Parts: sequence; C-alpha cells; structure tokens
Amino acid sequence: MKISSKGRYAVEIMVELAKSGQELVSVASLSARQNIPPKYLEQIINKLVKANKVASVRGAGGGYRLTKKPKDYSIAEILLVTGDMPDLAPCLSSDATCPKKAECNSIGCWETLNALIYNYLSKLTLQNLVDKSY
Amino acid sequence: MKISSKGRYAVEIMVELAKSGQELVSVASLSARQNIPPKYLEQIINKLVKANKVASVRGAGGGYRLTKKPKDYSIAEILLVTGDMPDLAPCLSSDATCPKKAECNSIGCWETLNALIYNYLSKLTLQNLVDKSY
DNA sequence: TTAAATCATACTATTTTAGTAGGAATTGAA
DNA sequence: TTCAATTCCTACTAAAATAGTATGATTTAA
Repeated sequence: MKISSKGRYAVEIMVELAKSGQELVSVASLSARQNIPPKYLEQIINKLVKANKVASVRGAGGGYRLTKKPKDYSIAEILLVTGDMPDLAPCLSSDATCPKKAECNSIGCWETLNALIYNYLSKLTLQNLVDKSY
Repeated sequence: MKISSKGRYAVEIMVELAKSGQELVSVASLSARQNIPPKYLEQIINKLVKANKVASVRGAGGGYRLTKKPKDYSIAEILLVTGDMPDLAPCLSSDATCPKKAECNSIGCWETLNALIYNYLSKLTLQNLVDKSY
C-alpha cells in the first residue's frame, strides 16, 4: 500500500505553483521541474482546475496559478480532488455493505487509522510543504 | 489507496485465533467464520506460520494456534509478514533512488505520515482488537 | 495567421490484487 | 492398513487499478 503517483504528482504540482506565487506556470514548465510526463500532468492539473483549486489561462502565454493562498490549502483537499485520499476501510464508506460486518474483527482499527491520517493531512497545508515543516 | 484484502484477512485470522485460545482451528473453520476463500486463507496463514507467528499441526484433527499471547502481537508485525504494511513513500525505502529527490516537495509529508501510521499499528495489539479498544 | 498553450477524451500497456487449481505430505482414527 | 481430514507447496489466471500515451479541438497573444 503506497501513495499513488497521481496523488503525489498532484501535491508536487500544487507546491510548485505555491512557490511561483501569482506567476502563470505552464504544463511544460511544471513537467520539466518535477519530471512528470506532460500529458499525464495535464490530466491531473485539469482536475484541480475543475475543482477550483487552480485557475487556468488558455492560449499563448497561458498557464496555471493558485486561487488561494498556500496556507489555505490542506493536503487532504488536494488528494480528495484526484481521488487519492487514503481510505483504509472502504467497506464502510458509502454504498458498501459488508455481509459480515458484525463478525469483523478489524474494522475499528482501520477506522481509527483513517481518522489519524485524515487529521494529519487536513491540518497540513501547502505552505507547510513550502516551508518543509511537516 | 486502501488496505489490501490480504492484509485485512491476515489480521482477521489472527484475531480469530486469539479468540480461540490454545484450541486448534482449521482453515475450513476460519474460512467459514470470516467468509474468506479457503485456498486464499491457506496461503495467507502459511506465511504467518513460516514467520513463526502461528503454530500449525498437520494431519487429521490438525489446525492452527498462536505461538504467543495476543497482547504480544502488534498489528504492524502481522501486516509486515504478509507484505501489506503501508509504506507511503516507497521512493525512499531500500533500493529506490529517485533522480529528483532534491526537488521533491512532498517527501517529508509522506515520511511523517508513514511514521504516524507505523507508530499506531506497532502499538496496537491483537488483544486490543479482541477487546475492541482501538 | 501562427504558435503557444489549455481542454477533452479515448486508448493501452503494465502491474497489482485477489483469487483458483491441483496435488503432495502428514497424521489420527477405524 | 487404510481412509479421511488436514496442512503444505507451487503454478496459474481473471479482474481491476495504475500509469501513462495519443490525438485533436479550442483559445489567445503576438
């Protein structure tokens, strides 16, 4: 079990934008800076645009920039956009109805761990990553 | 990102054995109790046997039982045996040498989260799960 | 008009996960 | 001694998830 490349890339991209302030940054530039395949990066950043985490400017000279201050983004909200927020116990979320929930010996453990992870990632901000204060 | 079935099954099996005390429990019985495909369960429990987490008795009337007291097993050690211990930043473990480690914006975050998870799972014991005290 | 850029969507190769399958070896009991 | 219950061993496979690749349309500054 590891963090997906997509999720990690999303965070890397956001920190790169945070470092760039209000300057517009292109896919090509981000791709070069972080060694992420450009077309893959495009897909990822597009999700962030649609979720209003990032503003985009089309056409020549265009690019991307943040819509908020780095301190106002949590890492959790970024990972949620790309669908890469850890969820150790999908058996209880949403639709899933485990037929043996009553006999389950471990569910509480995953719930607690989930909460721990969520708590950490929802308090950690982009600014923290810029500052390398984890 | 979720916990694998294999890892979860391993924990479920261990708790089931913990609940059974010194009694020998067969694959068939564990399979029925926890709704785990028997041949899959066999593979998983075999790893636990090889790692000396579980004792086995072959032949008719055989089965499995724990080698230690439930309070002396951490959940982490069980997940390590089956290879399902979360490792969010495989890019730093062992062999992996990321060519862009210097430019990495997120590594510290994954390291910290890893430590958090490890800390929780290495302190949580089988006995805790039996007692449902997470 | 052109070049630089984002937007949209479909496709694909690789890896991981979650099993399935078959049989050999061991042992208690009839 | 034979049989049935059981673990041990290893190979195989189907399905899903991951990590991209590919193509082209649209937008816009110069």
